[in-house]
Amino acid sequence: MTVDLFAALAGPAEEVAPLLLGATIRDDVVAVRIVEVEAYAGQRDPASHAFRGPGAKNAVMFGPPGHAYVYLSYGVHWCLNVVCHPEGVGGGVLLRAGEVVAGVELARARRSGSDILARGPGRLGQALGVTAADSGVDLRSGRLQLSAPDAVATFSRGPRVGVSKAADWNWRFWIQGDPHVSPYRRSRRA
DNA sequence: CACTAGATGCTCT
DNA sequence: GAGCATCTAGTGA
Repeated sequence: MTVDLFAALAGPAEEVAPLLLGATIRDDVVAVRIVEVEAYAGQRDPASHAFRGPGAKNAVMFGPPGHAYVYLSYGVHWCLNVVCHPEGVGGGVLLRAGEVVAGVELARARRSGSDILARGPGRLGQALGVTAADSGVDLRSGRLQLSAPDAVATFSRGPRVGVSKAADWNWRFWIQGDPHVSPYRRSRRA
């Protein structure tokens, strides 16, 4: 490791998010190089699931940093976040897109044979086989393992995808020029 | 290529 | 019931 990534995860989401670009998240077979993320700063952020304080479903985001927070989106898609901020402060970074660098065949099978493997948070979660059972697990020692990037990435930033509140906060970060970044879509109700 | 609408299940009002 | 940190399949240029 070039930097102590897990120590850095105790920082605020909007500062931690770009540090995850170029990092790798993997299970036993499939490995994904992260190319696009979004920051969600808990009670400071009206678009965050943790905005209204800790509850049954979002308690993980108020737990220790470096753990996984998984939520069900639109009843269909499991989306994966990395918890940040010190324990007791809610917030996290959503992994929005990546490049499958190992286990392509299994990832494609999980994606029902599609060639689009991890472009978008629901697809990324599906490629890694993420479910509710992965929520709250330490990303150093659990089924899913996070490793630091080899080098600091050159990135761009812009508004977050699909949110109707705080739609003008530039809290989406992606690796500049990477073909695996998902297309920007504004919230339909915004 | 752009754009639209529907599916889907859970949370909060 | 409304509203989602979404995706896919459909239409039309």
